[in-house]
Amino acid sequence: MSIPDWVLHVDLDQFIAAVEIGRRPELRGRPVVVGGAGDPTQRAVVATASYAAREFGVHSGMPLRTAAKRCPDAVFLPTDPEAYEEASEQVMATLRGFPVIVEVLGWDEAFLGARTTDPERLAADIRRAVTEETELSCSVGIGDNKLRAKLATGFAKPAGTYRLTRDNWGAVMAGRPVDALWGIGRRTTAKLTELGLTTVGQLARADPAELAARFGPTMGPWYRTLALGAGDTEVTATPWVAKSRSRETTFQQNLVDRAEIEKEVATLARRVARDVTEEGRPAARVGVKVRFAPFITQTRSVTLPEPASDAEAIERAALEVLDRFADTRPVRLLGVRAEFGEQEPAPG
DNA sequence: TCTGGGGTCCTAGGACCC
DNA sequence: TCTGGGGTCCTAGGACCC
Repeated sequence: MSIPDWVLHVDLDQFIAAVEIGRRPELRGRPVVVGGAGDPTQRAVVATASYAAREFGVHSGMPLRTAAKRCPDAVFLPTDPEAYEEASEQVMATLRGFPVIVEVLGWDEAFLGARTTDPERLAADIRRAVTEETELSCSVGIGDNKLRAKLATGFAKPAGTYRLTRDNWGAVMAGRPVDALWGIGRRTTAKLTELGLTTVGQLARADPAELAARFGPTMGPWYRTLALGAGDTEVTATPWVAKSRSRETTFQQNLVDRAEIEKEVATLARRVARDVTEEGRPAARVGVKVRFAPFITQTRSVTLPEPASDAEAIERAALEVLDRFADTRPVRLLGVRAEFGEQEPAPG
């Protein structure tokens, strides 16, 4: 008799806020909002709001200015990526202490591939170990694939465990809106609504050909399989390899001076070149992103004559690409991206 | 909701070649 | 030169996620 395979999804509760509260215990229970430079008068958005702040309607992605209006008494803190990176490493190390395969999804998330007859007990052991070793709280979703495990975590939060499999998928999900699915956002929800498809159950019964006609041969049928709860079951510990590296900046005041715009693009290009050099692989393409006021985003890019890692080549390419933007409106954001070429196939 | 920063994947049109 | 059809690369943009 074989032991069943499970996918577990571990997600830290209010991770960034929790790290900040961990080193400032006096903030426990208070509304805490982390984002940007911690100044709610600046152009920046909420990275994470503590649960106390969420009660005021503050959530990730919301402008800090709006968060301050909704919750004037919140404590606003600047983001400290190094602290989150360190806390994340500690959590992942704790997870790797279990007999599971750990696939890191981001700072505060991982899929675990586990072979066990009692996934709830494994989840409880993991939650206890994470809290003991890092003083952070997490939730665990248990599923028979990644999609179900990931969605299960949403029902587990905060500090809980939930199991979502083919056995309860329909009962739990069929009546929910399509944007409850991982991979369907605001835009696709609006388009599905036009087709009369508003719930997961309706999408599951939709005609794949009709979906393909509306969304393309890959995405259309894929949305339907999402609604059926189908998903990837392979969990891999293979380290993630970046396909591109980019840097971008939103300016507190829009830029209008051409020389200043060029200077900023050059600076971003050199930062990207440093990142590319650290990757140890040359960039094959260089792109520039310009967001004009009020919020109009355009991109241009070029394939390099030959792959390059050096700052001179990447800066030169970025400035050449910048020249192709005809618009003269004030500039709100500039970005530079480097894309790596195809990976060399492994020898043998 | 006056809308960050860092990524990934898909689509679609045009160029170019055979 | 009126012109078929397929394959691939390049490029811009859209959508989504954390």
